[in-house]
Amino acid sequence: MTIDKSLLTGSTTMLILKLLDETDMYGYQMIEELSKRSNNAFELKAGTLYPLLHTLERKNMLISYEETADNARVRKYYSITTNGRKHLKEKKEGWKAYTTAIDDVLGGAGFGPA
Amino acid sequence: MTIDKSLLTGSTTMLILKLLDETDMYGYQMIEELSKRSNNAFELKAGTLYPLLHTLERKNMLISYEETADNARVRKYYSITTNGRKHLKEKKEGWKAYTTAIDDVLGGAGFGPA
DNA sequence: TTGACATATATAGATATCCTATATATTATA
DNA sequence: TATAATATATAGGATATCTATATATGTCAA
Repeated sequence: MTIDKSLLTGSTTMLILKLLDETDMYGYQMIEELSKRSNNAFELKAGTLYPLLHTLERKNMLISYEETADNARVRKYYSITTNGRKHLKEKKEGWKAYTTAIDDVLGGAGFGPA
Repeated sequence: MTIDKSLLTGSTTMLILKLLDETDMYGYQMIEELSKRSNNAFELKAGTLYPLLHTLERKNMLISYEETADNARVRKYYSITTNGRKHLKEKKEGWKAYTTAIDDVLGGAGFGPA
């Protein structure tokens, strides 16, 4: 991550599920897409992503299948499940509650005077 | 924390520094104030707070002094240093960048359709 | 007056998240 | 033909926060 990593935790799962809520993707693609959409703020590491994908699959939030690309390279695609969508919804609600609470402490939407 | 704890990390330091940016406080008071300001979203545990305060003091972001209350109970007050204020400013900027990046991925300020 | 609960601080050990480092293999480019 | 980019994977370590536990005082009700 480019962003101060001590400000995170747990949101990676939400972001991955959000991407897959739109379309099936393979791991490497998720890393690039996250980086692109966040203007390079998120530079998710492969060593973070792959174990996370395995965990989410084990928890039945994702399923995977292999597909061969034009260049004969085999890619492992992930697809979100109903259970995964439910979890995403909960995570988004949690995220909203969390940012609201932080902003309440910091003193309003604009964070008050800098 | 009442909020899904896997959505946090590192923000505790920012919140503590923010409280102390306003006035000197003792540990137990911070726990109560954080809970109050966030509508009970943050219920910081003593086991989280005290070691964190010791760490921040060691890093010269805070200094502490003891004071005896009316009821003869001794409290340990913390005061933010110039270094601490500088760190708070950086944390706030980091938090802003982080939430912006998340919202970019989630699809806009309102998170798009629920 | 004693027991329970709130106040107040502290440390040890467990858990979860994310990182770096490393490994493997293919494809594209210089 | 060497190097970088693509693509997935695991091991081991760092860090943040938690639970559990310990200690001690103040307050209030039975």
